[in-house]
Amino acid sequence: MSAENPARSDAPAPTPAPTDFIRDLVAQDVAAQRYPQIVTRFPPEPNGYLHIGHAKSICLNFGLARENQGRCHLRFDDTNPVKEDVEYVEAIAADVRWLVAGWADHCLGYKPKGAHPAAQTVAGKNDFYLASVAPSDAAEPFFASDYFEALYGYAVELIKRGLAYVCDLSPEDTDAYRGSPDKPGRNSPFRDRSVAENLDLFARMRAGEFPNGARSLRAKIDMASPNIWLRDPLLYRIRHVPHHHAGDKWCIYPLYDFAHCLSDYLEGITHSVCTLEFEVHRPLYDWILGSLDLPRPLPHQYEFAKLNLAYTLVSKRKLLALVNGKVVAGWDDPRMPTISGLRRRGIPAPALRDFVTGVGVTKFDSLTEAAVFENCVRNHLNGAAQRRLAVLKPIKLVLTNLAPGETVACTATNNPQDENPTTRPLALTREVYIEADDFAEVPPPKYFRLKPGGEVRLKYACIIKCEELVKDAAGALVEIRCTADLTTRTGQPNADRKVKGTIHWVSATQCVDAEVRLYDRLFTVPEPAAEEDFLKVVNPKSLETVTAKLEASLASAQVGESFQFERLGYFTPDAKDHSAAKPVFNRTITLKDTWAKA
RNA sequence: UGCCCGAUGGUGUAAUGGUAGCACAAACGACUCUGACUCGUUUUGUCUAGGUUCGAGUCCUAGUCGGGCAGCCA
Repeated sequence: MSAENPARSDAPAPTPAPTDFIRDLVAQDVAAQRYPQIVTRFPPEPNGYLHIGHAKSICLNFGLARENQGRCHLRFDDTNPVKEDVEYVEAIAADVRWLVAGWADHCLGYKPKGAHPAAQTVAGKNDFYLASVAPSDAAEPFFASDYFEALYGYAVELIKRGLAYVCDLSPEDTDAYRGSPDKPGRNSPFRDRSVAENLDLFARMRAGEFPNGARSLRAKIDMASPNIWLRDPLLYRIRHVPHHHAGDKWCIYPLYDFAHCLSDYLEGITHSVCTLEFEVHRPLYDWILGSLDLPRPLPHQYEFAKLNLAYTLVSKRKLLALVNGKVVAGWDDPRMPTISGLRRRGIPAPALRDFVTGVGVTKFDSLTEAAVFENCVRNHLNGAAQRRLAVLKPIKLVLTNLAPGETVACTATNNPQDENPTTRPLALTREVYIEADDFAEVPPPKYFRLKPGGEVRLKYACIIKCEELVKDAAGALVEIRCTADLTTRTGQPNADRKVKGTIHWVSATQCVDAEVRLYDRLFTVPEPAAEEDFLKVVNPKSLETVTAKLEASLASAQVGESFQFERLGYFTPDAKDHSAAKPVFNRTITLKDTWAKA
């Protein structure tokens, strides 16, 4: 934010600590002193960028940690190397840190660079544990792939206990044997191999003796279970590919269900919070941990409903399609619901946090109106953003009673929301630009703005009267000629004269040109995800680019600052394309416009 | 047609057997050198049917509707 900004209210109102069924459960565990410290985790797979739905999960997990003096680990659930990339791990880490900055960074758990779980003895039993550290140059996020060796050991232990076996069924046959939701599956013919044979085969899987898909390691549970995830789920598959983090050490990779619960355990996670679709996986989560005779308290899984926001998509797969299809300019296109897109658009992190915690945490599959999000954004920006004058669609207006070169000094308020608002000088000149929308030759009913023979106030300057219109040969309006009543300026005798309309303006001789990108919602329907083809409901007018006239002081705008262009909306310099020589602004959001609605 | 989960105004959520509240949205009004902000007023709700209870949004039973689960994805 600008250094010239005085202290101002960044947050509108202190929101009370949220409550929900998960926080209630955690509170009970705290009261019963079941854990020495509450430890949660945010575990994205690095196969795409984070979006607003992830923001909800981040704020829940970090919120749980900060409200209970606990920690929240950032962990990459990177068990499927074919879909993942370091580009994503870096982007995700940056997004998380941006979102929690100034709010929960003190809870963010990283681990020493390169660290792996260390062997220890607890209650006479062998154990592995990896403690968190604060983020620093010597630290990095957690990676499930750092646990491959430990996970392999746990798999061997399961085999020794007769609870896992190597299966030679092909992927197709495995599928056929699994049955269907209403029909039980059949036991694999390889289900009863001896422990010794399983141990030998599993070691040879790791050694790379078999091709992809030839064998798998499976948990031995119950092929007739009504819960499909208990029908001897796969624990390991063979994949002869290198891993973006683990390198080329492995050709077998654990699956989510096996890796996740144990990763939680290894890090000392107490509450493993995920979305509803994993509800049916919870018995498996508990089965794996319960089958290994682990000495420390076990983590537990809790599920909540993911965020659905009207007119937006929260699906990495579909968002990736928008990027690949060049529908948008990239993952951080300001129209994208990605965290990086929202940031580039100018959404303040506290506003995003307010929104995602405000919608609450339940198990109800809801669709939140876009207005709720917009309200949070405007709330924060209203207090934080300096006011400036800018004209998006300019039309020239000449003040005929001012001499060319004459300047009339005016004073503009930077933010009327401040307790002690600061001001800046503004110069009124003979030629100015006003918004084309602020003049109507044939005004509609209840039109407060400028019209032939009408009067209007130029904000921070004086009242003007429209005397004459100048048109070109084709009849198009090229110039509006007015007279200025300088006695209506602040401090002048007629300063208090009222007119119905006040409009913004920019001096034609003291202004800068800028590219301004006007964003609208990306989709034309409230539920693009419900569409047979979501690409068909992309809003063709989601981006309009104009060349605007900005007041001169905006020439020094910095990336990261937000401004309210008065009567228009909130704008921020584009993080990628803006420069002092060639200013580029993004419109974050418009002001509420009750007139336009009528 | 198997299993799991859910249902409170237009939307999201609170009420943990005891006055159905909050926010957003909407409508109207006040204020206004931003048709913004702010302030005031108003409208709208416990899925259905039974049961337990002095008392049920909350507990029980059945139904209805909605969501999830059959990747060697997460």
